[in-house]
Amino acid sequence: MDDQTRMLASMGGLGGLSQADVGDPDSVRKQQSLGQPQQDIGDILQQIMAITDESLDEAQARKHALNCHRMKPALFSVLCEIKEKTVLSIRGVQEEDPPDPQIMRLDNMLLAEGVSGPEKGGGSAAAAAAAAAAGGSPNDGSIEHSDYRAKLAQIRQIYHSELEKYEQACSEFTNHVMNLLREQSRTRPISPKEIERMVAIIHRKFSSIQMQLKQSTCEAVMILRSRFLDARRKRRNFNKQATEVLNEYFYSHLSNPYPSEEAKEELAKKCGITVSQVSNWFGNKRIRYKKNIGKFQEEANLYAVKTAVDAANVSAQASQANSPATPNSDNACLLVFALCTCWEQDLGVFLGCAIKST
DNA sequence: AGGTATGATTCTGC
DNA sequence: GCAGAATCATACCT
Repeated sequence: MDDQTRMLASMGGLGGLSQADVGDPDSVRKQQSLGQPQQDIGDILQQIMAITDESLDEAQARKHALNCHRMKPALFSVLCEIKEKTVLSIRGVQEEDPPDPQIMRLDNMLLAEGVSGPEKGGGSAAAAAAAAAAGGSPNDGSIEHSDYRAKLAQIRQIYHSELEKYEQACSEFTNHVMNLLREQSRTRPISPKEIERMVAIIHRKFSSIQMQLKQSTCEAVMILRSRFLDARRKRRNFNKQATEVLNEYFYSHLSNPYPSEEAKEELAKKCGITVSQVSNWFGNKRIRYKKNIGKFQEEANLYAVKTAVDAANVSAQASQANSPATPNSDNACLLVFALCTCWEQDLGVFLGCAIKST
């Protein structure tokens, strides 16, 4: 009742009717004869009430007419005010909520993993961290490492394109709703504040959708990461040729089985493995050899013989180039023969000499 | 299935 | 940062 009075007062203010005049039949009559503002208001309200019963075309025409009515701005502002006080004041409480900790957590993680944030550095840094965590050198250029990076880049790309889609959809929808509300505000009391509030609601809804995207992206990164680490952890025996190359080096450098960085690189290249794998192999080999020399003796002998034979073959080839039947080639043949015949009895003694000679 | 071999990881000391 | 040592996890063999 109070609001109604205020509304009328407000309309009266603009239409030339004071609050005092409203309750006074004389002054109403006076005003009616001056321009009939109260009848105007009653008429307008009646027309607004009846608008839903009219056909679309009629309603459109009515809307236009009302929109152009001289009392419209006043009526509109009063109705907005009333609405603000009643309906909106209830919902006004839950405004301006603080940033969601869940979203913050997801954002931080995506940033740390290099999915969001700057393209350069982030992804490779995370990949390097993952590689380092897995015990490998980030500079290995190993298959797994590049694979991880490629997969991460893929996730990143999907994430950004989806995010862009969401943002576009959000802004399109916001614009649509704003236009709709602006359009409706011609016939309904919708204040700019209310439109703002509606926009905020839409943004909240879209950000909750975004959160789902962020969540699933985080999960994808986690799965990728665990698979990547698992794949590195999964043991695969080196092939026979690689083991032979490593053993040859080890037993031919038994007095100092510590390959230099260059030697490791060379071995890695020969064996088709990484430098860190070579380091691992030598680390394991040294410790296991030292722990159980007896067990490795046979292997040591085998490789010593191999080395001796190889050395003999090399020297035989070299001398054959000079003369086809030099004592050197004979020596090689003898050596092989001796190895074949005295294997069981004198191998130990013979190999002692062979190792010394190499 | 159980034992052994082996590549990888982790911890520690230097 | 590297090496040794212990340990883990899996491949391979019997």
